[in-house]
Order: sequence, then C-alpha cells, then structure tokens
Amino acid sequence: MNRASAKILPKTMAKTARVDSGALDTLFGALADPTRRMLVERLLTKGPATATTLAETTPLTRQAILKHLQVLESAGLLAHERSGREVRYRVTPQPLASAVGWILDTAGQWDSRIDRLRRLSGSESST
Amino acid sequence: MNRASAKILPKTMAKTARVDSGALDTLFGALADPTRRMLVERLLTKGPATATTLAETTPLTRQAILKHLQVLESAGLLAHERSGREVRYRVTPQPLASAVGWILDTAGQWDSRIDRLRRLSGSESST
DNA sequence: CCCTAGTGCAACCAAGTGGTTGCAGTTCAG
DNA sequence: CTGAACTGCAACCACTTGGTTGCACTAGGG
Repeated sequence: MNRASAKILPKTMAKTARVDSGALDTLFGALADPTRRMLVERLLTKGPATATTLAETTPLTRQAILKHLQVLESAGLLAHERSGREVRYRVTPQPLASAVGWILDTAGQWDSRIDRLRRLSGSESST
Repeated sequence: MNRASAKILPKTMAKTARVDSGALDTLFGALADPTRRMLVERLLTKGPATATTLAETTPLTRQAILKHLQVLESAGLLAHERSGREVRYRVTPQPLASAVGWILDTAGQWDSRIDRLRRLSGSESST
C-alpha cells in the first residue's frame, strides 16, 4: 500500500458501511503481517504489555516491535498509555468491525453462496 | 506482506480458523489496496472481465491492472479462464471466509464486545 | 496470408516496508 | 546523586511494491 492515498473508486458502492478506503488500507495493511497479527493475539490473550516485554519473546528487536505496534495503533487496533516510565499497549478491536463490514458487504454483492460466509461467521464458538 | 512468499490455499477450508498465516498474509495483503478492492467490487457487480477492459476505466495501464489481478488471484480471490484470445477474470470469494474467520476468532479472545461484531456480521444486507 | 487486438514477459524506477544500530532523554531505585 | 532500565528518535539498509515502458507472441478476421 505504498503509493496509495487517494485513489479513485467508483460510486457503485453507494450502499453500506463506507469507512473511507484509507482506513481499510491501513487496517488490512496492518493485518497483512504475521508478526502484527501475532502481537494482536498476544495482547488479547495475555493482556496489555510494553514493547520491551513483547520483544523479549521474539527474535526481533524492541524497535522492530515498536514499529509494528505503531502501525497497529495507526490502524486503530491498539492504544497505548504511559505508566511511569513504561508504555503499555492494549488492543482496541473496534476497527475489526469495519473489516468484517467491508468483506460481508462486498461478498454480499455476490451470488447466494454468501450464505456460507454468513454461516461461517456465526459458527465460531457455538455451531 | 513483503517478504512473504505466495502460498496456495487449499479449498478444504470448511473449518475457517487456522488457515496458516501465509494465506492470511496474502489475503489481507491483497485486500490492503484500494485499487484491488475496487477491482474485486467491479468484478462482482459487473461480472467477469479482462485486464484490458478493466484498465480502460482506470487511470492505470493494463499491466498495472494485470499485476493487481495476479495478486488477487494468488490470494485465491480471483480465477481466470481463457476464451479465445481473451483472458477473463472472475471473483472467487471463498477466501474471504478465512479473513472473517480469523477476525472473529481473534476478537473472540476478547471481552464480550465481540457481540457488536457478531451483530454487525448479521446486519449487513438483511435481504 | 497479413494485420490487428489482446496477452505475456522482462527490465526498470521511485517510494514504501521491515528491520537494524546507535544514541539521547526520562524515570525510578539505592 | 548516580546509575540502571526504559522509551523515543533518526539514520541507514536490503528488499518489496506499484507502476511504467517496450517488445515478443498468439489468435482471429478480412
């Protein structure tokens, strides 16, 4: 998503959601990296943590992790708060709804096999 | 998704979650570009088309569009078929289920606000 | 058969990404 | 106060990415 900023998109998509495409760019872009997804999962399961702490359990340097955290934060998936000399990051998963929104909305243009998608979405923890 | 090699995803994705991270990389990566999302939407709403045709309605060259189509195809979102001297691309949205799967699964780790996500999933196009 | 429309490379380029190292600034503990 | 532990920049590097141009190849149509 390098030279992407304001690209022209057809108005054919005049229906739902419409989280401006830039947001989707950074959102999907943030999600497109395994390290970043790992960080999100980690922060979700083990709670808020600092870049330094997170870096300890990876082969990456603190700075690399920091950059990832910042990418995630700029996508709205994280927030940070300072506590003393530490900076703790936590997940703010709301933007994920935009992603799911776009996907479902888009797939909705499609045939009827969308039903499979819908069912899938609902079968994650129940059946 | 730069240093990530292209992976092929099995069509046996009846089970959503755990789609191996490489597939999610290319999937989210493919979705992280507005031009690419535009192409998917276009192909969905107006049906299959060739790279040349698609390029006519954008400021980009045929080759640029072609590259995007190939990225989408390697993410499993498109398939192409030759017909005479034309090559027609069509959307194969199944992989989107993986994306939704990961998101819902991940967000499921979270609190209970996941409910909002769930509701969103079910309210996009209540046809 | 020859011409044309359409596809398929491959080279090339600028800018973006993921990652590193090094160092300066801050905050807490003795 | 002094030092250790953290955070915050900034420079730098190799590799990817999105895009271009140019040209060879292929399939049909007159």
